[in-house]
Amino acid sequence: MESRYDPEKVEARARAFWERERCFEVKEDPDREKFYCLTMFPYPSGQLHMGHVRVFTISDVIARYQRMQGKHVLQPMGWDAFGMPAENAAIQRGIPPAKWTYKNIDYMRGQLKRLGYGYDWSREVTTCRPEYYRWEQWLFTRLFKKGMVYRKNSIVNWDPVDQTVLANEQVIDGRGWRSDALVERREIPQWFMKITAYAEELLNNLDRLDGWPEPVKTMQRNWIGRSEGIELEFAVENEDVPLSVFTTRPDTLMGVTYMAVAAEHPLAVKAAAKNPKIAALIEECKKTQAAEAALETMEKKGMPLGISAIHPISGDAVPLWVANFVLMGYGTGALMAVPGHDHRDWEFATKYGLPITQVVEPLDGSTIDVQIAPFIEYGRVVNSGDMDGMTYAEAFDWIAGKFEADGRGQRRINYRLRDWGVSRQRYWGAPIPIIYCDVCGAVPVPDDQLPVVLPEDVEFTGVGSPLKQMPEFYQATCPECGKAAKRETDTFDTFVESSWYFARYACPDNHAAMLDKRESYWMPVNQYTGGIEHAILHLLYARFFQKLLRDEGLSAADEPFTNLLTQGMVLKDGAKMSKNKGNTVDPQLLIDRYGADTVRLFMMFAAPPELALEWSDEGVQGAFRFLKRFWTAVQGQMANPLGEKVDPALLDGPQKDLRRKTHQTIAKVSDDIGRRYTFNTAIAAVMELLNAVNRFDDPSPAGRSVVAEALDAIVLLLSPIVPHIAHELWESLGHRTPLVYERWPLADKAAMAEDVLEIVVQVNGKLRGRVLVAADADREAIEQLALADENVRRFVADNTIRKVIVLPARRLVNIVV
RNA sequence: GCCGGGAUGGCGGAACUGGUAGACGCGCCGGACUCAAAAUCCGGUUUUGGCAACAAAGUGGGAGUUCGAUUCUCCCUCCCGGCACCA
Repeated sequence: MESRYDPEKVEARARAFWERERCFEVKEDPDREKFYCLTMFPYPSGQLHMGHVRVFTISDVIARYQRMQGKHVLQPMGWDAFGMPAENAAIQRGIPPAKWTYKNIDYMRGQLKRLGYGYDWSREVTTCRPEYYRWEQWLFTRLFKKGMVYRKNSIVNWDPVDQTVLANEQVIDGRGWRSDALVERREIPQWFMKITAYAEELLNNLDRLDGWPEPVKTMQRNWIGRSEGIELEFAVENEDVPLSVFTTRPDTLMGVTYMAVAAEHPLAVKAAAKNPKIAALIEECKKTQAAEAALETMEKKGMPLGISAIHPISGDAVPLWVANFVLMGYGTGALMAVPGHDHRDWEFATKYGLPITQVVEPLDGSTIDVQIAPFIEYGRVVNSGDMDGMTYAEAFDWIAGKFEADGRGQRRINYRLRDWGVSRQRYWGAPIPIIYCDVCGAVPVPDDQLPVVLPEDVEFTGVGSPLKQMPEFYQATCPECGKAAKRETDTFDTFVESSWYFARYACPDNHAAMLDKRESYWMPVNQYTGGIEHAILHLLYARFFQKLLRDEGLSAADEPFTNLLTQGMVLKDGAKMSKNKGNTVDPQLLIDRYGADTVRLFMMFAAPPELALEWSDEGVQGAFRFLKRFWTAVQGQMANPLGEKVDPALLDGPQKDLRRKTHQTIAKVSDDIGRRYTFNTAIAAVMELLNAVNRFDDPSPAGRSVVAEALDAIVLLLSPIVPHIAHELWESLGHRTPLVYERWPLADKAAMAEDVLEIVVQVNGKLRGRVLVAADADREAIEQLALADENVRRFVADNTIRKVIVLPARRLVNIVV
């Protein structure tokens, strides 16, 4: 062992050992308790960034800790390899997306190995490989036959200059990022998966996901957005077909003063034919982006259509408007507006001078004026004839009963969740396995013709998908009638690949089936770790896919991820690090300079996992310095002959103190890593212990024995975080068993016990003194000692003591005067 | 706009169940070692007053509950993430 800490050499030796021993390659072992530790696989963007290092280190720490708990740990790694950046690189540098992607994967795999993560590389999965995506194509064709997928028109961002569909990210201030042209909404046919069929289960199961963070579950609940309401029909003047609307507030039905329909609604289109002004507004509505955030923040605009609906109870004429915030894709594409009791309706009514009436009053009897602000809460119905005096629930039932009786409406459960559009008009993705035949329509590609392989050797220009220019790709024969037919050139949303990769890690080498019985050994994932930015989309799609796999008989698990840890973003200059923003920090420079352990240590020390971490280069040095001190401390111990085994009966005061600190630290770090996932406080506790060891100067055999025990503990406790240096130092401390096969240390309760406690004394909640008491002192004795403290007496003075709160467990006394 | 989260010394953060605010680290200041520098080691470091003991103030802003609030409740400000085609 070198006298100087040389991370380059230390880390190379540890890596060589793990590789030689194949420490992290695991096979199914029914006799052992499995622990599937997974982190969201990366997009191979070129090089690792700090966000990757953070999340992978968190996961590796948990995996190594669980391994030391005796679990049979699987930690795989792979590549979410389809996506837009590869196309962008192709446009900018003329490299085919496949070539660029594979090159990136090779480089990043090297970086991951250099960081010492304990992955089972034999299970590596790459989603752009046909042997991977063929199984999602296969599943898609099965779902097609089941009716779980369907095709319908939906809206995309259309760049009229580049003649291409843009991602929301590629639309900047309403314009195409390359052409600068105003983006338009365009309707095109696309494939959808029926996630709404599972809305109820996706919602209800959240209650059983005890290992998930509450905020993530809340976000998913709100996203699914279950609401109970009534679908009502309003007759329209001179129209045969009534206008159907969904409302969750039937109690406000008598407060409807206008109705609004989407620009694409048939009634609006009809009115536009006669009125050029309406036609112009509808045209304008199309010149907006598809993103919801853009729709919600844009100025609310509308125009009367010149026709009226008939109020189903009063029979009054209700004017019909077209409005840009009503979307054809949501519900019925029409809504009843109650400006007195809805925020958006109120703003629209105020802007256009539409009447606002009050039909609900507060339950507490207070007066409100709906002309000044809408009253949105539930209350008591007023100004509504037969419904007057009813509560929300009573009015709901009354309306539902009335309308169901005469067939003009019914109770309905509505979801905000929409079906998942999986079609992308892009090249670099998995081909959607469908063939269009003029006679037979859309036909799924038969099993024996799968996979539909994406040609990798293409020229990519950025104008449309190259697949559309490749007859050798799109020319096909209809599997049903054998006539010439055309293959689908759209590819899957990349969220499809990331919705089932976790199951495929169990059996990545199976070329005959999507999943096999090994899946049932490893799934579900015990611990899933990833960025909070995936709280909704990826995690909801993955949960949905798990249910599809289950219902196909491919898996027994209802939910894919038992425990979830969402790590905060690594920010630079206050924003998410991303290639687009050009604010990435390359971890490679730090690894080259300080080694992987320093980078891992710093990342875990800088902040708790759930918080956003603002990157700063300072502090990495401190982590390096600590490891050097750690190295030197173990060396100092080796300069002494190994101490004898600790005999607790023979220890003096300071020796007992150090030993107590050792065991308190073991207890704290076990809790911090095993339960709280606060690696930063675990590291701080170990730093304190090392500081205590370095201050401790006692060359006696007993003294050396407690130091040896402390150093053993430090090496074991830090080993999940800094595995390379720990591997080497463990050997240096004279242990024959390599550290990777060691168990996690146990805290000795007896060694942790204290015989004297320091009690804090407050007067009126302010700290005024501290007293030392025996650990077994009773409340009376503690109170007397507290009252006797000089500074405490000064503050109590002549005042009458009204109350004394004695909390021995909290080590606190509060005297109230 | 809607949903979720965050704000504590010069900086990253700690305080886990309502009970000592600032652990640990960075930075900075002083000292040791050195011809000198780097590295390393020792000491100090919330602000204000004080030689000190100690006192006062202090956890984004405002109110409230409590013997006691960084922690709970209400209102507000700013920042971050998501909003269905970034992954």
